[in-house]
Amino acid sequence: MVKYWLMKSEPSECSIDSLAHLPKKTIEWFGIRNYQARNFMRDEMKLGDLAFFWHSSCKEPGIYGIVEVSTEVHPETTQFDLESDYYDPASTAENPRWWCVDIRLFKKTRYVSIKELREYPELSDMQVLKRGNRLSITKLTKTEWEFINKLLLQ
DNA sequence: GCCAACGTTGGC
DNA sequence: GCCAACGTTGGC
Repeated sequence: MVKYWLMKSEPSECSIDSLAHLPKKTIEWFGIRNYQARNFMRDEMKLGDLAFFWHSSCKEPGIYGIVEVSTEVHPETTQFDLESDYYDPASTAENPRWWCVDIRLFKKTRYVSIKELREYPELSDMQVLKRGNRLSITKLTKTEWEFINKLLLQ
Protein backbone atom coordinates (compact mmCIF):
# COMPACT_ATOMS: atom_id res chain seq x y z
CA MET A 1 0.00 0.00 0.00
CA VAL A 2 1.62 3.22 -1.18
CA LYS A 3 1.51 6.07 1.31
CA TYR A 4 1.34 9.74 0.38
CA TRP A 5 3.44 12.46 1.95
CA LEU A 6 4.45 16.07 1.72
CA MET A 7 8.11 16.92 2.27
CA LYS A 8 9.35 20.42 2.88
CA SER A 9 12.73 21.65 1.81
CA GLU A 10 14.31 25.06 1.93
CA PRO A 11 15.28 25.81 -1.66
CA SER A 12 18.53 27.37 -0.44
CA GLU A 13 19.38 23.92 0.95
CA CYS A 14 17.86 21.68 -1.73
CA SER A 15 15.51 23.05 -4.38
CA ILE A 16 13.55 21.10 -6.96
CA ASP A 17 16.10 22.17 -9.57
CA SER A 18 19.13 21.19 -7.56
CA LEU A 19 17.47 17.81 -7.08
CA ALA A 20 16.79 17.58 -10.83
CA HIS A 21 20.47 18.19 -11.58
CA LEU A 22 21.85 15.49 -9.32
CA PRO A 23 23.29 12.47 -11.16
CA LYS A 24 20.48 10.09 -10.24
CA LYS A 25 18.07 12.85 -9.20
CA THR A 26 18.37 11.24 -5.80
CA ILE A 27 19.37 12.59 -2.41
CA GLU A 28 19.55 11.35 1.13
CA TRP A 29 16.92 13.23 3.11
CA PHE A 30 19.53 14.46 5.56
CA GLY A 31 19.25 16.96 8.37
CA ILE A 32 15.91 16.01 9.88
CA ARG A 33 16.22 16.60 13.62
CA ASN A 34 12.62 16.35 14.63
CA TYR A 35 11.38 13.14 16.20
CA GLN A 36 7.97 13.12 14.58
CA ALA A 37 9.44 13.52 11.10
CA ARG A 38 12.13 10.95 11.88
CA ASN A 39 9.52 8.46 13.05
CA PHE A 40 7.57 8.89 9.83
CA MET A 41 10.68 7.96 7.86
CA ARG A 42 11.85 5.24 10.21
CA ASP A 43 8.54 3.54 10.90
CA GLU A 44 6.18 4.29 8.06
CA MET A 45 7.90 5.19 4.81
CA LYS A 46 8.36 2.43 2.30
CA LEU A 47 10.19 2.17 -0.98
CA GLY A 48 7.90 3.58 -3.66
CA ASP A 49 5.93 5.90 -1.40
CA LEU A 50 5.17 9.22 -3.08
CA ALA A 51 5.49 12.78 -1.80
CA PHE A 52 4.86 16.29 -2.96
CA PHE A 53 8.03 18.36 -2.87
CA TRP A 54 7.51 21.68 -1.13
CA HIS A 55 9.65 24.80 -0.98
CA SER A 56 9.52 26.44 2.45
CA SER A 57 11.09 29.48 4.09
CA CYS A 58 11.19 31.26 0.76
CA LYS A 59 9.36 33.87 -1.27
CA GLU A 60 7.05 31.43 -3.04
CA PRO A 61 6.15 28.53 -0.76
CA GLY A 62 4.21 25.62 -2.20
CA ILE A 63 4.39 22.48 -4.30
CA TYR A 64 6.94 22.18 -7.10
CA GLY A 65 7.09 18.48 -7.89
CA ILE A 66 6.63 14.86 -6.97
CA VAL A 67 9.31 12.65 -5.45
CA GLU A 68 9.41 8.97 -4.59
CA VAL A 69 11.05 7.15 -1.72
CA SER A 70 13.98 5.39 -3.35
CA THR A 71 15.60 3.48 -0.47
CA GLU A 72 14.62 1.65 2.65
CA VAL A 73 15.22 3.51 5.90
CA HIS A 74 18.87 3.79 6.96
CA PRO A 75 20.97 5.74 9.48
CA GLU A 76 21.38 9.35 8.43
CA THR A 77 25.00 10.21 7.55
CA THR A 78 25.49 13.79 8.72
CA GLN A 79 24.87 12.88 12.36
CA PHE A 80 28.34 11.24 12.34
CA ASP A 81 30.05 14.06 10.45
CA LEU A 82 32.08 16.33 12.75
CA GLU A 83 32.15 18.97 10.04
CA SER A 84 28.40 19.06 9.62
CA ASP A 85 25.95 21.44 11.25
CA TYR A 86 23.83 18.35 11.84
CA TYR A 87 26.54 16.47 13.77
CA ASP A 88 25.07 14.77 16.83
CA PRO A 89 27.62 13.74 19.48
CA ALA A 90 25.00 11.60 21.20
CA SER A 91 24.63 9.37 18.16
CA THR A 92 26.74 6.27 17.63
CA ALA A 93 27.09 3.79 14.78
CA GLU A 94 25.77 1.06 17.08
CA ASN A 95 22.84 3.15 18.17
CA PRO A 96 22.04 5.91 15.68
CA ARG A 97 19.51 8.47 16.76
CA TRP A 98 18.57 9.76 13.31
CA TRP A 99 17.18 7.72 10.45
CA CYS A 100 16.11 8.69 6.98
CA VAL A 101 15.32 7.54 3.46
CA ASP A 102 16.58 8.72 0.09
CA ILE A 103 14.21 10.40 -2.31
CA ARG A 104 14.29 10.57 -6.09
CA LEU A 105 12.66 13.17 -8.28
CA PHE A 106 9.70 11.60 -10.02
CA LYS A 107 8.70 14.72 -11.91
CA LYS A 108 8.64 18.44 -11.71
CA THR A 109 5.15 19.90 -11.77
CA ARG A 110 3.65 23.31 -12.14
CA TYR A 111 3.97 25.51 -9.08
CA VAL A 112 0.95 25.34 -6.78
CA SER A 113 1.15 28.09 -4.19
CA ILE A 114 0.08 27.77 -0.59
CA LYS A 115 -2.41 30.52 -1.34
CA GLU A 116 -4.04 28.46 -4.08
CA LEU A 117 -4.13 25.34 -1.90
CA ARG A 118 -5.95 27.30 0.80
CA GLU A 119 -8.74 28.10 -1.65
CA TYR A 120 -9.99 24.50 -1.85
CA PRO A 121 -12.31 23.29 0.91
CA GLU A 122 -11.31 19.75 -0.12
CA LEU A 123 -7.85 20.45 1.32
CA SER A 124 -8.85 22.25 4.50
CA ASP A 125 -7.66 19.37 6.70
CA MET A 126 -4.18 19.21 5.19
CA GLN A 127 -1.67 19.52 7.99
CA VAL A 128 0.71 21.73 6.07
CA LEU A 129 -2.03 24.36 5.70
CA LYS A 130 -2.84 24.46 9.38
CA ARG A 131 -1.87 27.39 11.51
CA GLY A 132 1.39 26.94 13.32
CA ASN A 133 2.40 23.84 11.40
CA ARG A 134 6.15 23.32 11.50
CA LEU A 135 6.46 19.65 10.74
CA SER A 136 8.63 19.14 7.65
CA ILE A 137 7.11 15.78 6.74
CA THR A 138 3.35 15.38 6.82
CA LYS A 139 0.90 12.77 5.65
CA LEU A 140 -1.73 13.18 2.96
CA THR A 141 -4.83 11.12 2.49
CA LYS A 142 -5.32 9.37 -0.84
CA THR A 143 -8.20 11.76 -1.52
CA GLU A 144 -6.00 14.82 -0.93
CA TRP A 145 -3.24 13.30 -3.04
CA GLU A 146 -5.57 12.66 -5.96
CA PHE A 147 -7.23 16.06 -5.67
CA ILE A 148 -3.87 17.84 -5.87
CA ASN A 149 -2.75 15.62 -8.72
CA LYS A 150 -5.74 16.84 -10.72
CA LEU A 151 -4.77 20.43 -9.92
CA LEU A 152 -1.29 19.77 -11.25
CA LEU A 153 -2.70 18.90 -14.66
CA GLN A 154 -4.32 22.30 -15.00
C1' DG B 1 11.96 41.56 9.85
C1' DC B 2 7.90 40.21 12.65
C1' DC B 3 5.91 37.11 15.54
C1' DA B 4 2.81 33.13 16.64
C1' DA B 5 3.27 28.57 17.43
C1' DC B 6 5.68 24.79 18.42
C1' DG B 7 9.51 21.47 20.16
C1' DT B 8 13.27 20.91 23.32
C1' DT B 9 15.88 21.65 27.38
C1' DG B 10 16.92 21.52 32.06
C1' DG B 11 16.18 22.94 36.92
C1' DC B 12 13.41 21.63 40.48
C1' DG C 1 7.36 14.46 35.56
C1' DC C 2 6.22 19.37 35.52
C1' DC C 3 6.69 23.56 33.24
C1' DA C 4 9.10 28.02 32.30
C1' DA C 5 12.46 29.60 29.34
C1' DC C 6 14.50 29.36 25.23
C1' DG C 7 15.47 28.50 20.28
C1' DT C 8 13.55 27.50 15.81
C1' DT C 9 10.31 27.43 12.10
C1' DG C 10 8.09 29.49 8.43
C1' DG C 11 4.21 32.19 6.49
C1' DC C 12 3.29 36.76 6.03
